[in-house]
Amino acid sequence: MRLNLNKIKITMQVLKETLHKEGLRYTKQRQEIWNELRSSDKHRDAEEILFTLRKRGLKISRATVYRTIDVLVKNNLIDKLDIGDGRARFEYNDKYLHHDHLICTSCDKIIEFNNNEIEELQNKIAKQHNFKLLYHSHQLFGICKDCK
Amino acid sequence: MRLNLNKIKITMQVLKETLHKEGLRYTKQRQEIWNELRSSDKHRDAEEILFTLRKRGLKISRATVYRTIDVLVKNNLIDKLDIGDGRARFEYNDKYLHHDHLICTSCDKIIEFNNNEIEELQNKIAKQHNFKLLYHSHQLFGICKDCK
DNA sequence: AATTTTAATGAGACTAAATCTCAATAAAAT
DNA sequence: ATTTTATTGAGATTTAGTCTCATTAAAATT
Repeated sequence: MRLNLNKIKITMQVLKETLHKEGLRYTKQRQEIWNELRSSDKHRDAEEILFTLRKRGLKISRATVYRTIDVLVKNNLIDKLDIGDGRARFEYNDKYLHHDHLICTSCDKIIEFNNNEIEELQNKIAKQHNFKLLYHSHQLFGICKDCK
Repeated sequence: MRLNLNKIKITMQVLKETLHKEGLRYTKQRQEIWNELRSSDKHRDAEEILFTLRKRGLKISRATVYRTIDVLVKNNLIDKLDIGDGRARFEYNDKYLHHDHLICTSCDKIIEFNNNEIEELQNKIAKQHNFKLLYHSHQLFGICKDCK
């Protein structure tokens, strides 16, 4: 319990510091959006976050959700994910447990995976091209074992 | 010259066979769209292909472009690319010279790269999860050397 | 603590990419 | 040549995402 509360405190601090660094204000809405993305391990879309927060009683608009998500993506606090259905998904970016995705084109199932060798190769490639790597998008599409 | 004509012939054969396999018809519009994507090495969007073909005198509609692109992506003849500006791009998928992308978030420049080690790791991961790998999407976002 | 300054928000209008409908057309089969 | 059936075109429609601007709430200042 104590540990959990500390964890929330720490991640809220991350948001506060990021906003401060960008000269932006630490508002109720931004806190709630960040907390929502942070405390779930699913791949959320903007509309879904909007309605979840409204259902919980928060007064919030669609524009605020989109504007906040932009800030979070640009500052690398969340990742953007395109599974090919015309709607962007977002998920908490835990820098210490990063993962990419396997997506089934038949049933839309998403399987997460980790591969340090790939991460290292990405860094190497960026270095070769004199790129300052900010984030990446890496999805493998195919047919999962259940759909084969 | 002879070589070039043969090359076109071969890729048109690829389209014909793919359509046949799917029980679809080999139409003028599908040929022109495929040829357009095939014969340029740029990252094209649907609207741009539509107007290029119309300018060239072909009678073709937006719906046909989108419908054909869907078929080509699903059959792995072209790759879909999301550079983050809300418009999907497409490019010819040369299976023997596959590449991924480095995208500058500041100037939108796209740099292509090839990495066999990454391709091998992707195959390995798919195999581990008992996935039949169809295609992938791999983009590295960051700041290019000119924008730093 | 009250006041001023300035950025953020909400509501809904707006934009634009992508999809859908259905009568007309063209490919393939007969 | 005729029939069958998928494809196309035109434009209406949908919907994710953006924009505007008056109102509100952070943060800075007094």
